[in-house]
Amino acid sequence: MTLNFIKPMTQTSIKIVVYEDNPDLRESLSVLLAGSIGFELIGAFVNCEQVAKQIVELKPDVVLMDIDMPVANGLKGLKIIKQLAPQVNVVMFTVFEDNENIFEAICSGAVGYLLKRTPPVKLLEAIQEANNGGAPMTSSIARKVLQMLPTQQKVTENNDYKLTERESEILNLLVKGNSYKMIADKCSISIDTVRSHIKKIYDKLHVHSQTEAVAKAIHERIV
Amino acid sequence: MTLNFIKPMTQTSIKIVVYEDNPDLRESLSVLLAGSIGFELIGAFVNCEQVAKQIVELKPDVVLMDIDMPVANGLKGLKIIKQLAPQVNVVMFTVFEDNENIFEAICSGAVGYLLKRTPPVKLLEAIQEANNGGAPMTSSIARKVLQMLPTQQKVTENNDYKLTERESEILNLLVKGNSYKMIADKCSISIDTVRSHIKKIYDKLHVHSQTEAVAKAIHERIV
DNA sequence: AGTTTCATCACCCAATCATGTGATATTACC
DNA sequence: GGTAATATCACATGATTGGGTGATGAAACT
Repeated sequence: MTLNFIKPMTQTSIKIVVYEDNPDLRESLSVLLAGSIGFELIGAFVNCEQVAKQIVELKPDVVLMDIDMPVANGLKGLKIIKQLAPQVNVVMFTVFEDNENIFEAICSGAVGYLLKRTPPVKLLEAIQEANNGGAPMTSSIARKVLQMLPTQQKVTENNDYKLTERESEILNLLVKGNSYKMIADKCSISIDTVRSHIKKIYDKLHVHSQTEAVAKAIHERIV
Repeated sequence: MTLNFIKPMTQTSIKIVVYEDNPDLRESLSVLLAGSIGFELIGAFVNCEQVAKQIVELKPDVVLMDIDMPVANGLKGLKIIKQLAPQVNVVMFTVFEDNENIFEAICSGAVGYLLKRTPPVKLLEAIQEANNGGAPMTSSIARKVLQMLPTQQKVTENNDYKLTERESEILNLLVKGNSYKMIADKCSISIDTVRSHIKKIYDKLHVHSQTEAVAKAIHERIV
């Protein structure tokens, strides 16, 4: 990645919009992007107040989004963007490294999450990656994202109800919305046998109704 | 990251075990790690047959794990490692880039996922990151991981059932395992009213039983 | 003033579910 | 050979649920 201050307008430039309340940082980003081949800064704003209008008009490829901004913050802006133009790749650019913000940003559709101490070269790389369908983030951020996923450990932990194979099978069918009769059909057993199995499942799960069993099964990933 | 062929034994070296069936690649990795300060290759094996014994004896900090190996593959090995020694950081090192393998590896507790075409320098960086609590992966892998998370889009999309406030409240109580009678009590309304609300909920959700409603509610909505 | 939406309640009937108390056959293990 | 776990089935009883039909009042919007 080379910085180049003679910037030709190419058709393949990545069009970028920046949301950042700090004037110095905003200026730095402008200079960086203006001076880099393949990048085109088409807008830079202090907050997300006008985000809807701006995104629709400017049609950026990538948005670099600060989180902590006065009036209308970056998470709010992100959500609006993903509603109006879900194809836009939004990269969060912030000092926050807490699970809360990361989780909300990722769940709201951000594709990348960078910290402000990211060096300029890495920042340009990240924008390119975001534009190419990647999800740029540091490995410490990635670790936090992984912790949001269901892990094998959790699964093992919760499979401790020691359901038999048949019982698991029937619980699965139950979760999928099958009635006793449908389960009996699918398993080729009598409805009384289904009953019998389900009674044992309730015992093992310490529940007393289909609803509770289904909720527990889904929440604890027994299914 | 510099390669250094005069390798002093420092106490802070990252202890690494490699599982890789290709002899050439295994040799390359050995040379790379042997020649790099801060890295100590303490074992290299062709498959995961003896993984349990090896991990317990060698106590590595980081494991570099191929997936496609004869007899005992890397995903199997990963699971055994995470059971016996969950503190070990396992980085998958493979040619596979499909969702299936990535998903299984991440859910089984792998902290990193690298492709075999990763350049040596990046590989060493990744091992360090894994050792320092990071989750090294390329941004394209990261994007795939993100897709495994529930997104705001999905939530918005599915909130489209337009339940009224009361209906949402009752659905929530249903999901928590309450019977009609219990809901009636908690909401201080008659059981017939509960019925009435639930009937409307079923209509809107296109389901015909508590079980289905609960499963649907949990899988794609509020709860 | 009329219409729509929402929350509330009532009654009926058939289907389904929860629970209890059995029994039988198979497999596996000591 | 005896025991335990599993899977199968039966019968009975009462509670709960699902669907239909309809009514009332309040709020909101036209």
